[in-house]
Amino acid sequence: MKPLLSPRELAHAIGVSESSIKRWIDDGLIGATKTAGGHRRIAGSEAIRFVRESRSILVRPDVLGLQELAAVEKDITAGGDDADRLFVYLKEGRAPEVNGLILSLYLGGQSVAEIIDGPFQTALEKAGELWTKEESGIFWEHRATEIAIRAVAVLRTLFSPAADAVIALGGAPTGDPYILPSMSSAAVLESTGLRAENLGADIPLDSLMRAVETLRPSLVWLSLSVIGDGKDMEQQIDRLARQLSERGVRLVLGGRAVERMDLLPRPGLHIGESMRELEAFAKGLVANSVRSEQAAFQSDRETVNESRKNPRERSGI
Amino acid sequence: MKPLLSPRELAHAIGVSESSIKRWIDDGLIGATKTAGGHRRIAGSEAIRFVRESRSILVRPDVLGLQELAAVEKDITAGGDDADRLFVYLKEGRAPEVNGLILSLYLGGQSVAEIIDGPFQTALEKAGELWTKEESGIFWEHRATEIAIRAVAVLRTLFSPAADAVIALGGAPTGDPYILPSMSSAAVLESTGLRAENLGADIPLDSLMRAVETLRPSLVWLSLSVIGDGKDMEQQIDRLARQLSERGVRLVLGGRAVERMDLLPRPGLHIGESMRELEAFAKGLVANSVRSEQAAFQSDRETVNESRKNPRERSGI
DNA sequence: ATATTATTGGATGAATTGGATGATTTGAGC
DNA sequence: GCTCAAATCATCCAATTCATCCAATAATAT
Repeated sequence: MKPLLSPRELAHAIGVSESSIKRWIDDGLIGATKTAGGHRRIAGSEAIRFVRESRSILVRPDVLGLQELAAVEKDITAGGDDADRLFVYLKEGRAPEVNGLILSLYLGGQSVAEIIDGPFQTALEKAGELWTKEESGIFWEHRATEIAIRAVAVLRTLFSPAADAVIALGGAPTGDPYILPSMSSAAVLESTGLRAENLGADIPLDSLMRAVETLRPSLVWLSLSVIGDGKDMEQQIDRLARQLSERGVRLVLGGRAVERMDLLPRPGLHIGESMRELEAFAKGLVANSVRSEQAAFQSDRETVNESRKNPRERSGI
Repeated sequence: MKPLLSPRELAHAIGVSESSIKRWIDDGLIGATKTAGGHRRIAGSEAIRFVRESRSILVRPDVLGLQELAAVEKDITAGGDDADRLFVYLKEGRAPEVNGLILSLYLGGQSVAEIIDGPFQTALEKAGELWTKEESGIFWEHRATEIAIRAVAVLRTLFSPAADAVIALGGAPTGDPYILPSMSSAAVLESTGLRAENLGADIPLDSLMRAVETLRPSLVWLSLSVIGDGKDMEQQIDRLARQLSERGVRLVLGGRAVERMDLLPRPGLHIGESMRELEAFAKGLVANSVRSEQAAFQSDRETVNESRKNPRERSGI
């Protein structure tokens, strides 16, 4: 818990305006001190007292860093870092707080990619590290992952792509059971205005290719967390890259398994180190597609043929 | 969904006067808090609950921040079965409409279990049937599943279990990669007031057992969609059932693979054919735990020991 | 059918809320 | 120490909500 809160922080936490908090402080309803320069500062304990007595609803518990007022002490240990707090929430299975924190980070101006690359990744990694040491690690990790999946799903409801949005399509290939990275990618892509079609985990690459034929995306992403038979998967991905390249569709590979792979460079193939890169790539794609908007009025087939001739010409990177 | 509503907002949303909302709040029909200045504020989830239980019609869903609902309302005039419409939405990858339809069914008074047993199941089955006939079936199914997962995650945000709620714990065992059934079970359980800890898919049963030791649930569910080596899994489940039975913890098995299994009957073991049954079981459990509230004031250890002696005595079924 | 009771929603003046403004303070980086 | 963007200040004001009363309508009893 923060030792001192500004009027704005308390206002956000209980869903009222900053003005009201200030007035209440001035009316003596909330105890507060003033800095030398006259800024109001509310002590954490006073904030808790006020929330309790006014029976306010904690709209964003994360701002105060507490949910159950009885368990205040426990939360003091949560510290100040977003990643730390997220980690604690995930570890303790506190889904509402996870949702609240993610949402407030986004509303606070961070991009989805930044949140996932930053606190999200850090918290989940930290969790993984800690739990590999414990016998019962698996179940903590499973629960944390489940809560994280739900948080991403909720975050994604904030975005509704336009009807004519650029389409992105992706998933995790056969043998890779991890849902979260692909879902995160979809969230990042939709946050940039694309329409993301996520096929989830364990999707055979030929099924993915069929989906490409049907949905005609401009971008395909592949999340690679674990790969079974390395060589075989490399060949499969290379074939996919070739097929997509022929159609002028960009392919972005990402995930922790991608470093260990040895792939041939291909036009339109991009290897992303982070969600931020994926975001940048997508933004470039959108900008480009706006510029070549007139070309898009041609029929699908023509567009495919055209980009086939010059697959690099339309790349935003 | 907006986190906090004023009386006027809720009044506009359901097409009644502001005065009525205020009176209903004062009469205790709608839960609300007051600001320091005495203005009434209604929590979003409470508004949903009231709309549902009072059978009000949402004239302006968008006022509550439920824009998805507005989109679906338009389609309602198009007619057709709920399951049909859900199927079309899933097939066409229209995630917001899926969310909206699920929410409108819930607001219309159906329970989470009814929705999942009904339209949800039907639509997904129909999708499965259709797509097994097509070559490219897999990708349709993957996309539909992903959208369904997100819808359940969003639906689940409506429920926030009390701090002293009865705990349920579950997942899908090793070899079963299906996330959705277990997540659906969690949603059903939380809709009845329990706190559901979902460990997701592919969880080793000994990890699940470790989680039982830590989280001390009153109920464990197991979603069985596919089972690898049947005999081995039966033995594992039987062992789990025995261990849980010894601790007085009820075990509920569900999922389409459960019919094909041959399990020994055990005290505290229940095989559920549907989400409705799971819901009924959970309700029984809650009712029972309220009745034996005084016993709950004993220490954890004592309670465990007590129920160990008479594992059936506390069963609500 | 008439009387009685309950529910609804509009109207009122007073109080509360929250957004906007330009000036001031804070805190982080250099 | 200096600079600068972000946060906060005090103040003002329009919009909203408050509590209360009352008329109109709906439901129920006689």
